[in-house]
Amino acid sequence: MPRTKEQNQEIRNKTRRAILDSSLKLFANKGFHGTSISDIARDAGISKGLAYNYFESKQKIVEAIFQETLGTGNLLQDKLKTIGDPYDKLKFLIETMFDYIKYQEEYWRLYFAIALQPELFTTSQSINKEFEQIFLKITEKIFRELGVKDPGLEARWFMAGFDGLGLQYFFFRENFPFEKMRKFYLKKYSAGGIKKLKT
Amino acid sequence: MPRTKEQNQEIRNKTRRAILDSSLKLFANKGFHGTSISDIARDAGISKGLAYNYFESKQKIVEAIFQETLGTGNLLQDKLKTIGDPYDKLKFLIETMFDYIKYQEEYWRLYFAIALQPELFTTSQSINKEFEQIFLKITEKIFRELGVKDPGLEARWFMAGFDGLGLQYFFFRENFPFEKMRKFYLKKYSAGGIKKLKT
Amino acid sequence: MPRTKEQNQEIRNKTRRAILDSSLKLFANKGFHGTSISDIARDAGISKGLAYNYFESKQKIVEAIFQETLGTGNLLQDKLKTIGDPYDKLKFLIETMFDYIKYQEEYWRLYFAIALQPELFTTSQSINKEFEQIFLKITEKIFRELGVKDPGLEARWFMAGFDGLGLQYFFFRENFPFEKMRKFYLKKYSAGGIKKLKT
Amino acid sequence: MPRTKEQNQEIRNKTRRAILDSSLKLFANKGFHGTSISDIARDAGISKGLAYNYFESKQKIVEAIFQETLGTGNLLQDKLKTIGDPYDKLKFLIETMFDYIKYQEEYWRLYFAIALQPELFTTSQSINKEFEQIFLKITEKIFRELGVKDPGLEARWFMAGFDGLGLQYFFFRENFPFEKMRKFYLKKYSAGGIKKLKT
DNA sequence: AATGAATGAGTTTTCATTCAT
DNA sequence: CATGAATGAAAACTCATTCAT
Repeated sequence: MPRTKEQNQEIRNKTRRAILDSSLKLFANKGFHGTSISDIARDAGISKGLAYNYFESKQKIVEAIFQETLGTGNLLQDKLKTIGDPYDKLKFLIETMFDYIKYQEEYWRLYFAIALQPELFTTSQSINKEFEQIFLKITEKIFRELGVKDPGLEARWFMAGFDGLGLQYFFFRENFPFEKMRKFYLKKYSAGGIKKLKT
Repeated sequence: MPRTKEQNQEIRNKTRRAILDSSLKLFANKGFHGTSISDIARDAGISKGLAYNYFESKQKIVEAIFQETLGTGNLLQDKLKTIGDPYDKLKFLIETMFDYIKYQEEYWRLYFAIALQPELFTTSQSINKEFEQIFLKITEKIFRELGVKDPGLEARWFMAGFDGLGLQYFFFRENFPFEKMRKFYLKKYSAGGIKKLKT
Repeated sequence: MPRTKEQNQEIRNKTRRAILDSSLKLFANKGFHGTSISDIARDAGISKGLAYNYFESKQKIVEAIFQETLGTGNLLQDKLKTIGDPYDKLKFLIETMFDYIKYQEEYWRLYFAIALQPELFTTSQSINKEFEQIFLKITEKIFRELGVKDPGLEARWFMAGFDGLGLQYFFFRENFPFEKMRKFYLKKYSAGGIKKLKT
Repeated sequence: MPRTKEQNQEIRNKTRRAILDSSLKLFANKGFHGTSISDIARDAGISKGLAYNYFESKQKIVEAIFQETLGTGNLLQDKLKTIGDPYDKLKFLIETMFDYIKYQEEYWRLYFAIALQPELFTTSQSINKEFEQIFLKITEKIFRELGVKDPGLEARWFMAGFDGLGLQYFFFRENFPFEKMRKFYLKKYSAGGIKKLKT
């Protein structure tokens, strides 16, 4: 008797997950071209051939990884909408970003490594650009609500800080004062900090 | 009639330069592994074999590119030492960084792309890390001189801003308000802006 | 309630037939090596695994296809024996061959494609060769009966005509004057035409 | 000192020739898909990689082989134009075709094997079809000149004979009365034979 | 100093076949 | 009888590097 549809689906989900997880880890550490399908298969504990049963090419794996971002982005936006106070919105964004840097580091690194090489992965490029743009808009709107002087530029700076600090974190690891920096950031964009941005 | 020593040296310099320039451009746009020696040779207008006359491997080319950074870094430090006023020092750093982002964009991108992939180019990694550290130290010292409250964290934030804005510039290009941002940054770290960082 | 023996047998026959039909079609159009078991299974509407329940290898499928030829050949010979008049025999052969070209085109093409590649399918090769030989003999005998001058050579020419016209038909399709050619052939080998072959 | 342009060209010509010759032989005997680049490289006495220095894919090799046909076809046409007498033209065609079958057998077989599998090699398909058409036209014109009754159908039959006899030759080899058949064909289309085709 | 033909190891990809269910 | 996930060997193809000239 063949396996039931459900059994097969569960197997497929599990294996797909394993491939994506291994790929993310390896791509982030060794680069896309520096990672072979063999590497991925070995890490995921499957045969080389099976990887092609799930993704038609290495390229498609990276695209699938970025597709998942979109979901995360949407969740984030939904959550933001439930927050009324703009200061709380900023607080939420900062906490989320710092957590993201810390716990989704590999994804974060892959994201930038890909973003920096414009001739590769045009599909992923546009997903990323869109993602970036959405959060810029959201932040700009918050700053405008708060009466900040240059909401557009401040929003860019706000976002830039995350990216730059993320990079420093990857560079310096345990030598990077992560939690201090988080508090520093929270303070900069607390009510007291925002006041300084109004003139 | 054989060439003179000088002629030969000039040819060697020119060819070496051509290889490095082509490599930087291609590495930045397509990635290290995504760029072949054939690509480089074609772009530099030489034969594949000749590239090996100048660099013993592809790896060595990327290392040579990063070696040049160190020179740039030293020049920058020397220049900074000639500036007495700490506000002028900050101004100089900001102008230099914004110019760097704009005119050395490919180098900048390659730098980050490599930095993000820790398993590649350990040599380059350490060059980069050292470079980053030096400028953190310099900036921290300036902030301390100026009586800023958290000089270490502020220095990190100051540097992070450049990195993050550089990334945004690569993402958005002509849609990024480059000169406005430069002025914004200059103002943030002018005497008036610094005052806000003291409490 | 399990299926009865008869039901099972019917299912087996149907599935076997589906596999053979799909295989013939695909082999004829894309070649043996150009057709995968997946292709066949998809076309036959079954799973890959099931194909192996019916044929122990891809190779065996092609052999089964050619085995069926032998049956057809035997039927044809039996039919021929019931015809007394040699002119009618020729007429019957011509009609049969033209019909075959038209209605069994895929088989015809596979037959030749295989025949042309001597290092493949030695089993099938010998089936085919035998088949060819039998009909050459039959035709030669008819021509001899009719008093044709070079019965052996004429028989070869007679057979060659079918093969060559078959090829032209595959090349030119709707631009090939199929029915005119059939009449032309019938006339050439009618009593009037045969008379010309006697001197 | 690098090799001169001429030296390189000669090397390239020689290696290219070796690849094409080996490919033709192997494709004809084992089929296109049944022949690997390794097979070809081994037979041609070169490395696998070098084959790709000459042809960008296996597909392109087969196309190059058929491209050469066009040259042969043109030569043949030129030669035909220098012959005035239509009987001599037919004689020349017959001799050429029989020689071709005998001495270019591998090419001949590859030609048909490919022709029979319409989903492969559309480029080659059209080259072949064009080739076939040209010779049909030429032959039809000759028959018309000679006052033959159905010049179009006779031309097709004339051509079909070659193809069919070619196939028989490959099937039966030494058991095929090659030279007798050639004489038979020459006689059929000599002045005496043609007379029979006029009514 | 310079060329580009040649190599071979490594990579991506395919697919006949097996096997757990 | 039937499924399709999984394997592994082999194929197509790439590319850093070498080497004869």
